Amino acid sequence: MRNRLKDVAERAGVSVKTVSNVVNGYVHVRPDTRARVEEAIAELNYRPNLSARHLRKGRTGVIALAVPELDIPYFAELARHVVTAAAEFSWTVLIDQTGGGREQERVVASGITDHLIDGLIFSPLALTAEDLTGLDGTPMVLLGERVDHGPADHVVIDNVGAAREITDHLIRLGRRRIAAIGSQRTPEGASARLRLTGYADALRAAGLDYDEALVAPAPAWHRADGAAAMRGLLASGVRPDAVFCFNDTLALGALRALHEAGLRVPEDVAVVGFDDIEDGRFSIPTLTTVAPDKAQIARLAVELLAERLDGDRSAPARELSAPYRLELRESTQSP
Amino acid sequence: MRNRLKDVAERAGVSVKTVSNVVNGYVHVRPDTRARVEEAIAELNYRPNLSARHLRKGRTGVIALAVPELDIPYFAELARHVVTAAAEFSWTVLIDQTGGGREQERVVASGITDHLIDGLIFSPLALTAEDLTGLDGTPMVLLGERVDHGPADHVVIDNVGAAREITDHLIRLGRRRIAAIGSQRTPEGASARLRLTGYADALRAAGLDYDEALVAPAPAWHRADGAAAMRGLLASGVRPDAVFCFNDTLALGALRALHEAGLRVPEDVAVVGFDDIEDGRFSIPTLTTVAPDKAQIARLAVELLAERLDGDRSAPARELSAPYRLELRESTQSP
DNA sequence: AACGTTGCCTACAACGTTGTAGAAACGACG
DNA sequence: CGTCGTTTCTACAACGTTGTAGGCAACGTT
Repeated sequence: MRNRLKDVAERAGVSVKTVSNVVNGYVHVRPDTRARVEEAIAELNYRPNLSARHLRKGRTGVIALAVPELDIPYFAELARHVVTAAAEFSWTVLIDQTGGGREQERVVASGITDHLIDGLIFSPLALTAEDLTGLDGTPMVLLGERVDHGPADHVVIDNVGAAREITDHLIRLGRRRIAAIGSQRTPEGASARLRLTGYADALRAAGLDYDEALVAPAPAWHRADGAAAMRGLLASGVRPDAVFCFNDTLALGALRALHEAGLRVPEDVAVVGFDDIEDGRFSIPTLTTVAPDKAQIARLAVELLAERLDGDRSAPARELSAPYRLELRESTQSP
Repeated sequence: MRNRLKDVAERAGVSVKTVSNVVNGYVHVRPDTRARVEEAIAELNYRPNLSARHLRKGRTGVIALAVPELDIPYFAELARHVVTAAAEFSWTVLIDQTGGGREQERVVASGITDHLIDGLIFSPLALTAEDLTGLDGTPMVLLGERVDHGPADHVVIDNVGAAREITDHLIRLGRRRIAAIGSQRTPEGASARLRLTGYADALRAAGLDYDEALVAPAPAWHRADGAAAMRGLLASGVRPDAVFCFNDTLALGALRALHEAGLRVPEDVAVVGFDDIEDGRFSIPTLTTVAPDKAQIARLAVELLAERLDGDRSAPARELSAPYRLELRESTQSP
């Protein structure tokens, strides 16, 4: 059985409130009293009951991070950074896996986690702005592009700009038939649309045609989808000399398909991705990619949440942008 | 402001307890009363306060999963399975990242999560059995090898047997100079020791010498460590014709180093790993590996925890074993 | 008609904590 | 010595929920 303030108080011969004062670092406690209490705490291995504390104070010290899937490396890496950033505020992070479906995401947003958490950092795929209106509940920070001008604080990166830059990098390497893998027409595909826009922008700026046949959709952004899309492109007879994959896992799948088709990367086909996941630094060949500053994204999200928790909860939503850079590796340059 | 039972009760014109009864599905409520209450709940968007419920009932419906690092794919995949298995019991899973250090793990085990969680599934690296003795607190299920006969329920796989089998697979392919990457002398290296034992067993059974020069240590089991260890082996002049890496990320690093050295896999050197992470199905070449049944590990862990929560908390600790199989891919067979 | 049973509902207390209010002891000061 | 302010500590109530005990009707049985 767990010990309570009451047990500690009895052992130390003081009132419950005095023990509470010691636990909470209240200054006006005589040194010898404090020592006696601390001794009793240690002997009984007392731990405060967070539920009771929360009930009384209205804060749990727990925030949630909701992501579509944990075994997508990008989200796992992001989760690590969020946990690190939250540690600065002594927050525990509850990680929630939504699966990415609209209904599940709505459940999370509308507070399945109920009164257990103080705030939510949410990376939605399918959620729309209207799903979020009228949510009185927990303060929320959104990551990613989906809910563009929704009612919540928001951390983004410049998807269009980043896609344009990396496409332009391929163009400056002399590539002319640049394919794109990962387009999506579904409402979930907000990031896909933005990256496709950047891709098209870069082509246009360079005077290259936008060729529908070079743009391959991918239902999800897993390795298998990337491989399938690449095989499809090759089978269709288009002969790209470069491929912009809308994320790194797609690119790793594409590398695989190119390898199976006997094409060399980057000699025959240059490949670039997006996200800078760990795998891309060790793949064969290593992967040129857009590297969003994940640590910064996490830090901004946590700080926005902290401000919202301490400050005015009805202040207008803010949108912050995190930086990125291009990470040039073997898949676009000969070793 | 959030609504409470009291607000719903006033709106529906009933007592607080009746609303509670409706929320909890108590049968003896007149249909029209129930309808009125449900209407009020919907109108006010009422959500129960889990902290208060916990305080009263002693259960939160939240369990924690503590793993060393989330961006190690094995743990991310495991986390997904645990979340899925826990959903069967309507449990929320709080995922905790320990970092793998002994002190941090001790903090987690001794209840940093305090009274917020009902139970803990814990995959420790550095923790010893004695760190766990005398923990009165939360029920716990351990994953992995570290705390062999500790005081807590335990889910394992047969590391020695699996290592022996996959080493034997290399031997049956005709390989004779089989290196091992990932040995560790630190206390954290329990899995490493077991896998090394299986490796040595297989060599002995086949009448091959155990050559210390073929065994490369790796401080951690990341891709970079695998690459460094492989480079070290090659530089030392030993010429292995196969490598058993103690996990898949090490193996992916080793593939990378072999590629850089101009050696072909599997023609010159066969490579096998351990864990069956998603990456190994798309790497070039794809990776032969030991595939532990992660879904089963997660299910067993969750079920053990459920039994412990509902049953006798002082019953003797149980140890369950999860199955594995060999996944044969390109890194040991020509395409 | 009297009685027990069942269905439906309510009042109260308690879970462990902390904010508020205030009591008691003490020292400083006029 | 009385007054005042400070330090140190305590009693009480409240956070939102649910288990327990019990009351009142309506019903069926003798």
